[in-house]
Amino acid sequence: MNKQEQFQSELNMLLDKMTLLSQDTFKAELPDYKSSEVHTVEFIGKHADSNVTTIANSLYVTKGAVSKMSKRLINKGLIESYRDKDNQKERYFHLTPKGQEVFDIHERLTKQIMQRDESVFKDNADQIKVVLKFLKTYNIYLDKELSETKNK
Amino acid sequence: MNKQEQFQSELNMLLDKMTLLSQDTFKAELPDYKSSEVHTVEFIGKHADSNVTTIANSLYVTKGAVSKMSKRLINKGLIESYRDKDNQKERYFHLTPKGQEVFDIHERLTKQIMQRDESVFKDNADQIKVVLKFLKTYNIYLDKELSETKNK
DNA sequence: CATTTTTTGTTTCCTTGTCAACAAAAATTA
DNA sequence: TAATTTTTGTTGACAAGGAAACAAAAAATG
Repeated sequence: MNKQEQFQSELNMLLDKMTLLSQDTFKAELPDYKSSEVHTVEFIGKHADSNVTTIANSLYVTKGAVSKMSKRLINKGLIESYRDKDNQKERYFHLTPKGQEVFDIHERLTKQIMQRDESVFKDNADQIKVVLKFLKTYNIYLDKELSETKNK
Repeated sequence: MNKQEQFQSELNMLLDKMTLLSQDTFKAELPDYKSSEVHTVEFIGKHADSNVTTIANSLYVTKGAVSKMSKRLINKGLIESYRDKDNQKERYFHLTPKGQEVFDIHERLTKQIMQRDESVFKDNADQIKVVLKFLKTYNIYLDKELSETKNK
Protein backbone atom coordinates (compact mmCIF):
# COMPACT_ATOMS: atom_id res chain seq x y z
CA MET A 1 0.00 0.00 0.00
CA ASN A 2 1.54 3.32 -1.04
CA LYS A 3 1.33 6.55 0.91
CA GLN A 4 -1.74 7.74 -0.92
CA GLU A 5 -3.64 4.52 -0.29
CA GLN A 6 -2.60 4.62 3.34
CA PHE A 7 -3.86 8.17 3.60
CA GLN A 8 -7.27 7.19 2.20
CA SER A 9 -7.47 4.20 4.47
CA GLU A 10 -6.50 6.01 7.67
CA LEU A 11 -8.86 8.83 6.82
CA ASN A 12 -11.84 6.54 6.29
CA MET A 13 -11.17 4.70 9.51
CA LEU A 14 -10.84 7.96 11.39
CA LEU A 15 -14.13 9.29 10.09
CA ASP A 16 -15.98 6.06 10.82
CA LYS A 17 -14.77 6.05 14.39
CA MET A 18 -15.57 9.73 14.93
CA THR A 19 -19.09 9.15 13.65
CA LEU A 20 -19.60 6.17 15.92
CA LEU A 21 -18.36 8.05 18.96
CA SER A 22 -20.42 11.18 18.43
CA GLN A 23 -23.61 9.32 17.54
CA ASP A 24 -24.01 8.02 21.08
CA THR A 25 -23.45 11.42 22.67
CA PHE A 26 -26.01 13.16 20.49
CA LYS A 27 -28.57 10.41 20.83
CA ALA A 28 -28.31 10.63 24.58
CA GLU A 29 -28.66 14.40 24.86
CA LEU A 30 -30.91 15.20 21.90
CA PRO A 31 -33.10 12.09 21.66
CA ASP A 32 -36.02 13.88 20.01
CA TYR A 33 -34.04 15.01 16.99
CA LYS A 34 -32.34 13.09 14.20
CA SER A 35 -28.79 13.98 13.31
CA SER A 36 -29.89 15.35 9.94
CA GLU A 37 -32.33 17.64 11.73
CA VAL A 38 -29.71 18.88 14.15
CA HIS A 39 -27.30 19.31 11.28
CA THR A 40 -29.78 21.55 9.47
CA VAL A 41 -30.49 23.52 12.63
CA GLU A 42 -26.75 23.97 13.03
CA PHE A 43 -26.44 25.36 9.50
CA ILE A 44 -29.40 27.73 9.82
CA GLY A 45 -28.10 28.88 13.18
CA LYS A 46 -24.75 29.73 11.66
CA HIS A 47 -26.15 31.11 8.41
CA ALA A 48 -29.36 32.92 9.24
CA ASP A 49 -31.59 34.01 6.37
CA SER A 50 -30.31 31.52 3.82
CA ASN A 51 -32.70 30.08 1.25
CA VAL A 52 -33.53 26.50 0.25
CA THR A 53 -31.03 26.30 -2.60
CA THR A 54 -28.16 27.65 -0.51
CA ILE A 55 -28.85 25.17 2.27
CA ALA A 56 -29.10 22.30 -0.21
CA ASN A 57 -25.78 23.13 -1.85
CA SER A 58 -24.05 23.60 1.48
CA LEU A 59 -25.29 20.34 2.99
CA TYR A 60 -24.84 18.38 -0.24
CA VAL A 61 -28.47 17.32 -0.47
CA THR A 62 -31.17 18.11 -3.03
CA LYS A 63 -33.56 21.03 -2.84
CA GLY A 64 -36.38 18.56 -2.37
CA ALA A 65 -34.73 17.18 0.73
CA VAL A 66 -34.32 20.66 2.20
CA SER A 67 -37.91 21.53 1.33
CA LYS A 68 -39.18 18.51 3.24
CA MET A 69 -36.71 18.93 6.06
CA SER A 70 -37.72 22.57 6.54
CA LYS A 71 -41.35 21.56 6.90
CA ARG A 72 -40.41 19.02 9.52
CA LEU A 73 -38.36 21.57 11.45
CA ILE A 74 -41.19 24.10 11.24
CA ASN A 75 -43.64 21.50 12.54
CA LYS A 76 -41.29 20.74 15.41
CA GLY A 77 -41.05 24.45 16.14
CA LEU A 78 -37.30 24.74 15.60
CA ILE A 79 -37.27 27.17 12.68
CA GLU A 80 -39.48 29.73 11.00
CA SER A 81 -39.65 30.61 7.35
CA TYR A 82 -40.44 33.92 5.72
CA ARG A 83 -40.32 35.71 2.41
CA ASP A 84 -38.79 39.02 1.51
CA LYS A 85 -41.08 41.78 0.30
CA ASP A 86 -38.89 42.30 -2.74
CA ASN A 87 -38.44 38.62 -3.48
CA GLN A 88 -41.50 36.39 -3.44
CA LYS A 89 -39.63 33.49 -5.02
CA GLU A 90 -37.08 32.57 -2.40
CA ARG A 91 -37.84 31.29 1.07
CA TYR A 92 -35.59 32.17 3.99
CA PHE A 93 -35.24 30.62 7.41
CA HIS A 94 -34.17 31.45 10.93
CA LEU A 95 -34.17 29.68 14.29
CA THR A 96 -36.94 29.98 16.85
CA PRO A 97 -35.99 30.21 20.55
CA LYS A 98 -36.57 26.45 20.73
CA GLY A 99 -34.31 25.97 17.71
CA GLN A 100 -31.69 28.13 19.36
CA GLU A 101 -31.80 25.80 22.38
CA VAL A 102 -31.10 22.80 20.17
CA PHE A 103 -28.35 24.79 18.48
CA ASP A 104 -26.76 25.62 21.84
CA ILE A 105 -26.91 22.02 23.02
CA HIS A 106 -25.30 20.93 19.78
CA GLU A 107 -22.54 23.47 20.24
CA ARG A 108 -21.95 22.31 23.80
CA LEU A 109 -21.78 18.66 22.76
CA THR A 110 -19.46 19.45 19.89
CA LYS A 111 -17.08 21.21 22.26
CA GLN A 112 -17.35 18.33 24.70
CA ILE A 113 -16.47 15.82 22.02
CA MET A 114 -13.55 17.96 20.93
CA GLN A 115 -12.27 18.11 24.48
CA ARG A 116 -12.28 14.33 24.50
CA ASP A 117 -9.61 14.39 21.78
CA GLU A 118 -7.84 17.50 23.00
CA SER A 119 -4.77 15.67 24.26
CA VAL A 120 -4.00 14.21 20.83
CA PHE A 121 -3.74 17.71 19.47
CA LYS A 122 -1.85 19.12 22.42
CA ASP A 123 0.69 16.32 22.51
CA ASN A 124 1.39 16.56 18.79
CA ALA A 125 1.26 20.29 18.19
CA ASP A 126 4.28 20.20 15.91
CA GLN A 127 2.76 17.56 13.68
CA ILE A 128 -0.59 19.35 13.49
CA LYS A 129 0.97 22.30 11.75
CA VAL A 130 2.21 20.07 8.96
CA VAL A 131 -1.08 18.17 8.80
CA LEU A 132 -3.08 21.37 8.45
CA LYS A 133 -0.74 22.69 5.82
CA PHE A 134 -1.14 19.53 3.79
CA LEU A 135 -4.93 19.42 4.16
CA LYS A 136 -5.16 23.00 2.95
CA THR A 137 -2.93 22.26 -0.03
CA TYR A 138 -5.01 19.21 -0.90
CA ASN A 139 -8.25 21.16 -0.56
CA ILE A 140 -7.03 23.85 -2.91
CA TYR A 141 -5.95 21.19 -5.38
CA LEU A 142 -9.40 19.61 -5.30
CA ASP A 143 -11.04 23.00 -5.77
CA LYS A 144 -9.16 23.29 -9.03
CA GLU A 145 -10.22 19.78 -10.04
CA LEU A 146 -13.82 20.62 -9.26
CA SER A 147 -13.89 23.82 -11.25
CA GLU A 148 -12.34 21.98 -14.21
CA THR A 149 -14.96 19.25 -14.02
CA LYS A 150 -17.75 21.80 -13.87
CA ASN A 151 -16.63 23.47 -17.08
CA LYS A 152 -17.01 20.27 -19.10
CA MET B 1 -10.71 28.68 15.27
CA ASN B 2 -8.13 26.54 17.03
CA LYS B 3 -6.04 23.82 15.42
CA GLN B 4 -8.50 21.09 16.27
CA GLU B 5 -11.45 22.96 14.80
CA GLN B 6 -9.41 23.71 11.71
CA PHE B 7 -8.55 20.05 11.39
CA GLN B 8 -12.23 19.05 11.54
CA SER B 9 -13.18 21.72 9.07
CA GLU B 10 -10.47 20.93 6.52
CA LEU B 11 -11.22 17.23 6.82
CA ASN B 12 -14.94 17.66 6.18
CA MET B 13 -14.30 19.87 3.19
CA LEU B 14 -11.80 17.39 1.79
CA LEU B 15 -14.20 14.47 2.10
CA ASP B 16 -17.08 16.38 0.56
CA LYS B 17 -14.98 17.31 -2.45
CA MET B 18 -13.61 13.81 -2.88
CA THR B 19 -17.12 12.41 -2.83
CA LEU B 20 -18.33 14.92 -5.38
CA LEU B 21 -15.42 14.22 -7.71
CA SER B 22 -15.66 10.44 -7.58
CA GLN B 23 -19.46 10.37 -7.92
CA ASP B 24 -19.31 11.64 -11.48
CA THR B 25 -16.64 9.15 -12.50
CA PHE B 26 -18.50 6.15 -11.13
CA LYS B 27 -21.85 7.28 -12.50
CA ALA B 28 -20.32 7.58 -15.95
CA GLU B 29 -18.62 4.20 -16.00
CA LEU B 30 -20.96 2.11 -13.86
CA PRO B 31 -24.35 3.67 -14.58
CA ASP B 32 -26.33 0.51 -13.80
CA TYR B 33 -25.13 0.25 -10.22
CA LYS B 34 -25.59 2.49 -7.20
CA SER B 35 -22.56 3.43 -5.17
CA SER B 36 -23.81 1.37 -2.22
CA GLU B 37 -24.07 -1.66 -4.49
CA VAL B 38 -20.57 -1.17 -5.84
CA HIS B 39 -19.32 -0.61 -2.32
CA THR B 40 -20.76 -3.95 -1.23
CA VAL B 41 -19.33 -5.69 -4.28
CA GLU B 42 -15.97 -4.18 -3.41
CA PHE B 43 -16.14 -5.55 0.12
CA ILE B 44 -17.23 -9.04 -0.93
CA GLY B 45 -14.52 -9.06 -3.59
CA LYS B 46 -11.89 -8.24 -1.01
CA HIS B 47 -13.35 -10.44 1.72
CA ALA B 48 -14.75 -13.54 0.06
CA ASP B 49 -16.89 -15.87 2.14
CA SER B 50 -17.92 -13.34 4.76
CA ASN B 51 -21.37 -13.55 6.29
CA VAL B 52 -24.16 -10.98 6.68
CA THR B 53 -23.16 -9.83 10.16
CA THR B 54 -19.52 -9.35 9.22
CA ILE B 55 -20.44 -7.30 6.18
CA ALA B 56 -22.88 -5.21 8.21
CA ASN B 57 -20.32 -4.42 10.89
CA SER B 58 -17.63 -3.63 8.34
CA LEU B 59 -19.79 -1.31 6.25
CA TYR B 60 -21.44 0.31 9.28
CA VAL B 61 -24.98 -0.64 8.26
CA THR B 62 -27.56 -2.92 9.87
CA LYS B 63 -27.92 -6.61 9.14
CA GLY B 64 -31.30 -5.87 7.60
CA ALA B 65 -29.68 -3.54 5.12
CA VAL B 66 -27.14 -6.19 4.11
CA SER B 67 -29.87 -8.79 3.84
CA LYS B 68 -31.79 -6.64 1.40
CA MET B 69 -28.68 -5.51 -0.46
CA SER B 70 -27.53 -9.10 -0.94
CA LYS B 71 -30.86 -10.01 -2.52
CA ARG B 72 -30.54 -7.09 -4.89
CA LEU B 73 -27.01 -8.08 -5.86
CA ILE B 74 -28.09 -11.69 -6.36
CA ASN B 75 -30.96 -10.55 -8.58
CA LYS B 76 -28.54 -8.45 -10.59
CA GLY B 77 -26.26 -11.45 -10.91
CA LEU B 78 -23.26 -9.87 -9.17
CA ILE B 79 -22.93 -12.22 -6.21
CA GLU B 80 -23.96 -15.71 -5.14
CA SER B 81 -24.80 -16.90 -1.66
CA TYR B 82 -24.29 -20.32 -0.13
CA ARG B 83 -24.35 -22.12 3.17
CA ASP B 84 -21.75 -24.30 4.76
CA LYS B 85 -22.59 -27.94 5.38
CA ASP B 86 -21.54 -27.60 8.98
CA ASN B 87 -23.25 -24.27 9.56
CA GLN B 88 -26.80 -23.87 8.34
CA LYS B 89 -27.26 -20.60 10.21
CA GLU B 90 -24.82 -18.26 8.50
CA ARG B 91 -24.97 -17.18 4.90
CA TYR B 92 -21.81 -16.53 2.93
CA PHE B 93 -21.23 -14.69 -0.32
CA HIS B 94 -18.84 -14.52 -3.23
CA LEU B 95 -18.66 -12.67 -6.52
CA THR B 96 -19.93 -14.06 -9.81
CA PRO B 97 -17.88 -13.42 -12.98
CA LYS B 98 -20.19 -10.48 -13.64
CA GLY B 99 -19.58 -9.23 -10.11
CA GLN B 100 -15.86 -9.61 -10.66
CA GLU B 101 -16.17 -7.38 -13.73
CA VAL B 102 -17.82 -4.67 -11.65
CA PHE B 103 -15.15 -5.15 -9.02
CA ASP B 104 -12.39 -4.75 -11.61
CA ILE B 105 -13.96 -1.63 -13.08
CA HIS B 106 -14.23 -0.19 -9.58
CA GLU B 107 -10.58 -0.94 -8.93
CA ARG B 108 -9.58 0.68 -12.20
CA LEU B 109 -11.61 3.81 -11.47
CA THR B 110 -10.25 4.02 -7.95
CA LYS B 111 -6.72 3.93 -9.28
CA GLN B 112 -7.60 6.48 -11.93
CA ILE B 113 -9.02 8.82 -9.30
CA MET B 114 -5.93 8.35 -7.19
CA GLN B 115 -3.70 9.19 -10.13
CA ARG B 116 -5.61 12.42 -10.47
CA ASP B 117 -4.31 13.46 -7.04
CA GLU B 118 -0.92 11.80 -7.37
CA SER B 119 1.01 15.02 -7.72
CA VAL B 120 -0.19 16.35 -4.38
CA PHE B 121 1.36 13.36 -2.71
CA LYS B 122 4.53 13.37 -4.78
CA ASP B 123 5.16 17.05 -4.29
CA ASN B 124 4.69 16.86 -0.53
CA ALA B 125 6.28 13.53 0.30
CA ASP B 126 7.96 14.93 3.39
CA GLN B 127 4.70 16.24 4.80
CA ILE B 128 2.85 12.98 4.08
CA LYS B 129 5.04 11.07 6.48
CA VAL B 130 4.03 13.37 9.30
CA VAL B 131 0.39 13.34 8.24
CA LEU B 132 0.28 9.55 8.24
CA LYS B 133 1.99 9.37 11.57
CA PHE B 134 -0.57 11.70 13.08
CA LEU B 135 -3.54 9.91 11.53
CA LYS B 136 -2.31 6.61 12.92
CA THR B 137 -1.84 8.12 16.36
CA TYR B 138 -5.32 9.60 16.27
CA ASN B 139 -6.83 6.32 15.10
CA ILE B 140 -5.22 4.43 17.94
CA TYR B 141 -6.47 7.05 20.37
CA LEU B 142 -10.03 6.67 19.08
CA ASP B 143 -9.80 2.89 19.30
CA LYS B 144 -9.16 3.32 23.01
CA GLU B 145 -12.11 5.70 23.30
CA LEU B 146 -14.33 3.23 21.51
CA SER B 147 -13.39 0.28 23.67
CA GLU B 148 -14.01 2.40 26.78
CA THR B 149 -17.43 3.44 25.52
CA LYS B 150 -18.34 -0.15 24.74
CA ASN B 151 -17.61 -1.26 28.29
CA LYS B 152 -20.14 1.12 29.81
C1' DC C 1 -28.43 -34.70 27.10
C1' DA C 2 -32.18 -31.34 27.71
C1' DT C 3 -32.98 -26.62 28.42
C1' DT C 4 -31.84 -21.98 28.07
C1' DT C 5 -29.39 -18.26 25.94
C1' DT C 6 -27.18 -16.20 22.17
C1' DT C 7 -26.35 -15.51 17.43
C1' DT C 8 -27.82 -15.07 12.75
C1' DG C 9 -30.56 -13.56 9.10
C1' DT C 10 -35.24 -12.02 7.30
C1' DT C 11 -39.25 -9.25 7.16
C1' DT C 12 -42.36 -5.33 8.04
C1' DC C 13 -43.09 -0.68 9.02
C1' DC C 14 -41.30 3.80 9.02
C1' DT C 15 -38.29 7.59 7.90
C1' DT C 16 -35.74 10.15 4.78
C1' DG C 17 -33.49 11.01 0.75
C1' DT C 18 -33.30 11.32 -4.62
C1' DC C 19 -35.29 12.17 -9.08
C1' DA C 20 -38.19 14.28 -12.15
C1' DA C 21 -42.15 16.96 -13.32
C1' DC C 22 -44.13 21.05 -12.27
C1' DA C 23 -45.77 26.06 -11.23
C1' DA C 24 -44.49 30.51 -9.91
C1' DA C 25 -41.32 34.17 -9.78
C1' DA C 26 -37.32 36.56 -11.39
C1' DA C 27 -33.87 37.54 -14.78
C1' DT C 28 -32.53 37.89 -19.46
C1' DT C 29 -33.11 38.86 -24.12
C1' DA C 30 -34.64 40.94 -28.26
C1' DT D 1 -41.79 46.13 -22.65
C1' DA D 2 -43.09 41.57 -24.27
C1' DA D 3 -41.42 37.05 -24.83
C1' DT D 4 -38.22 33.72 -23.46
C1' DT D 5 -35.11 31.54 -20.31
C1' DT D 6 -33.52 30.58 -15.86
C1' DT D 7 -34.07 30.07 -11.04
C1' DT D 8 -36.56 28.66 -7.07
C1' DG D 9 -39.20 25.72 -4.29
C1' DT D 10 -42.77 21.91 -3.95
C1' DT D 11 -44.71 17.54 -4.83
C1' DG D 12 -45.32 12.54 -5.77
C1' DA D 13 -43.24 8.20 -6.97
C1' DC D 14 -39.66 5.56 -5.80
C1' DA D 15 -35.25 3.79 -3.42
C1' DA D 16 -32.78 2.50 0.53
C1' DG D 17 -31.57 2.17 5.20
C1' DG D 18 -32.86 1.72 10.46
C1' DA D 19 -35.47 -0.41 14.27
C1' DA D 20 -37.78 -4.00 16.03
C1' DA D 21 -40.13 -8.35 16.01
C1' DC D 22 -39.43 -12.77 14.59
C1' DA D 23 -37.90 -17.82 13.45
C1' DA D 24 -34.20 -20.91 12.97
C1' DA D 25 -29.80 -22.52 14.20
C1' DA D 26 -25.88 -22.80 17.18
C1' DA D 27 -23.68 -22.32 21.61
C1' DA D 28 -23.69 -22.37 26.50
C1' DT D 29 -25.38 -24.07 30.73
C1' DG D 30 -26.86 -27.19 34.19
